[in-house]
Amino acid sequence: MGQQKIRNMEEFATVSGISRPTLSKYFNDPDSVRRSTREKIEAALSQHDYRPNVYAVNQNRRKTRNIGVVVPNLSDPFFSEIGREVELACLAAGYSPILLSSHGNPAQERANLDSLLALKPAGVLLAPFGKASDREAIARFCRDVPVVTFDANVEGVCEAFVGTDNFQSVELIVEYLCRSGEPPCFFEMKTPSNPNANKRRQAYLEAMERHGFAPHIHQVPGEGWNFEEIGATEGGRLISAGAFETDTVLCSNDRLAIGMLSAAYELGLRVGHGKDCAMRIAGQDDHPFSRYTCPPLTTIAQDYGAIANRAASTLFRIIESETRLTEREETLFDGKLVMRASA
Amino acid sequence: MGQQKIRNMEEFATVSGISRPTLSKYFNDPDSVRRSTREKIEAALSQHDYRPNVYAVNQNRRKTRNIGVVVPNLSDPFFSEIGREVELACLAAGYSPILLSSHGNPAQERANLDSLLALKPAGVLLAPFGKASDREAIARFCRDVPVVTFDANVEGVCEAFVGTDNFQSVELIVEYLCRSGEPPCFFEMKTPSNPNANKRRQAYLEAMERHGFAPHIHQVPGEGWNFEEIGATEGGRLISAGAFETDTVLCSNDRLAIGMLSAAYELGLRVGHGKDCAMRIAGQDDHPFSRYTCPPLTTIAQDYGAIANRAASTLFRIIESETRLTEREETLFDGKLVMRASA
DNA sequence: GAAAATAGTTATCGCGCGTAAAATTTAATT
DNA sequence: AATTAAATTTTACGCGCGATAACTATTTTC
Repeated sequence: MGQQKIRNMEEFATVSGISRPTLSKYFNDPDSVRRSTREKIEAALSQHDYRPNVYAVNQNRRKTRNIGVVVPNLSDPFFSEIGREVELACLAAGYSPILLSSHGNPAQERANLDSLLALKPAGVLLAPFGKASDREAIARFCRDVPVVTFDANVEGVCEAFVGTDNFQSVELIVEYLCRSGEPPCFFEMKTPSNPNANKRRQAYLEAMERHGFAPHIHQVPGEGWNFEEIGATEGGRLISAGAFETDTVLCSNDRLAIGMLSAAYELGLRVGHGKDCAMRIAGQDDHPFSRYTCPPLTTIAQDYGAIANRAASTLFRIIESETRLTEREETLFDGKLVMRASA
Repeated sequence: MGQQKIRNMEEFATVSGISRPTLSKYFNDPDSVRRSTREKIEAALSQHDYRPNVYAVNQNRRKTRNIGVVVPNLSDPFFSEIGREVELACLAAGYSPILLSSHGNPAQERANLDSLLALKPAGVLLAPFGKASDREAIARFCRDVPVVTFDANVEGVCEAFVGTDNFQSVELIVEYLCRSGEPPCFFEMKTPSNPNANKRRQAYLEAMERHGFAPHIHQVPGEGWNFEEIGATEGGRLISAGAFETDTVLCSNDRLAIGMLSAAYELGLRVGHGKDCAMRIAGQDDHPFSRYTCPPLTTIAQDYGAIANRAASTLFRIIESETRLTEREETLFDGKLVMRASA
């Protein structure tokens, strides 16, 4: 290995016999130097382990190779999963992802964008809160940095948006539920900050009308991100009160459904589509744990991988073309029906 | 607001009427300048929004105020939760946390430490894989950067370790299970990479002996991080086969227990401590979802907050004292018994 | 109110690298 | 072998800030 530590590119130029500007070119793009030179450099590199100083490199460069990844809440497995996919996509493309969670706090989202700005990221992949987000702050941020939003849309803001087609996916599960039993009631929180929730409600209304059934929406109070708790407490209350007009409940998302399932269990109700079952519960998102609920949760799967990869590749395209998109792109992937035992 | 953008500290010195070296002092420690000048600076700051260039600042400084936070897998809610606590502790102390997940891949852990090294972090909070970790790489890393490990210990390596006292916590739940019904069998994966798993097994053996019961350990095959799947498949197989010597199973962690609960449900077995129940299942960790399993999971709660805060504060102490610890510290917090319906 | 202590200023260097221009070498083409 | 294009080397400057020394101005102390 290296005899003495290499302190900077100058020294590495000496030991490798390559001039510093050429080395600089190499580190910015190994393919930009002649093959024989590259091999010489890499040979020296394996001998002396030297790496350019990250800070010095980024100091002058206008754009770094950092990609900010901002999600509203890493404690939600949905976001940790999609965050993971996004990170891996960045790494695979040779970028350095910087993962920031807003810890369920919209103010933190602003702070995250703010601190990202200082890092001069090449681009940002943002899963915004939605309504709770500071729309102005995001729009301002987007003027400086190319941003692709995913999961939740902020209408008209940022280069592109990638998400799931709620109208398609809700239709899918409503159709299934209507066909296989009683038409579903809809269960959600009263003041959902996530725009998907509003789309899903709207999609539910339209789908029910299309199938000729009366819609029934139940909105429960509750703040914060403790969806399971709300699903259990408020969902359980509605079940006990016999508030649901039919024996089938479609929850606005899986976490509410997980809570409601646990409440139904507590109440001694058998959930599922069997003849001995008292009710059916369905969710949306295909949360990582939905497979292991009791009974396993019937739900709509979002294509995590597709969303993450499309969002990332769209951003890379913008970055590498060095031009903003002429037109804002919106890509919606179809959800897939995941039939399990709960409905 | 600012008329024209401030490009550097020099320009900000001009508009604020404070000399650049003084500004430099201020940004490194606002309390190091006289109160009156601080107020002048902050007044100018509110007018012109300027921030020192992160890269230029960190270029020369030997130590930055970055803290690396490395966890084995953010998709595991346990780590996303404790990662969150750690991040917040760093922010509160004025450090910049950089969260890196190793995505369940020990090689990525090495890569993460490697890329952290380039960022000259003031310190690192590391939740290592344990046996699967590259011990040598970690030890080498620890020579350059102060590291506090948490959750999983790497014997003798790094400045300090903070975790849960497995012997105390296992004794707690074994005692409870023995007292309240049949003594527990122990369920785990055959080749657990996490050192806690080994400690827990050992602690189970000792606890059972102490209480005068014969221990029964069931190790099942399975790779990777899909613990629920393994718990469901292999746990279900053992249940069906009547392999467990008693009606009570203590799982090595909650995620295995969650899987086993779902398998028991599939088999139509009622789990819990009621007279009409066929078996009891208990876990360890108090996973965020354990409260919502069916039935809710009896488990041992780790004190996430305490572990995260102690790990962080220990690291800050080392960083701020600018001296390595004379002696390696190991702090173990007690687990707490969380009695729910499953056992 | 003068001396002593503290804080701020000016001037200057260095950090490690990006980058541009000109000079030179190397490789590819005819 | 001569011509040309491409790659590399030399040389030189700049980025934005940390750090220090030598002064000067402001506060504190008694």
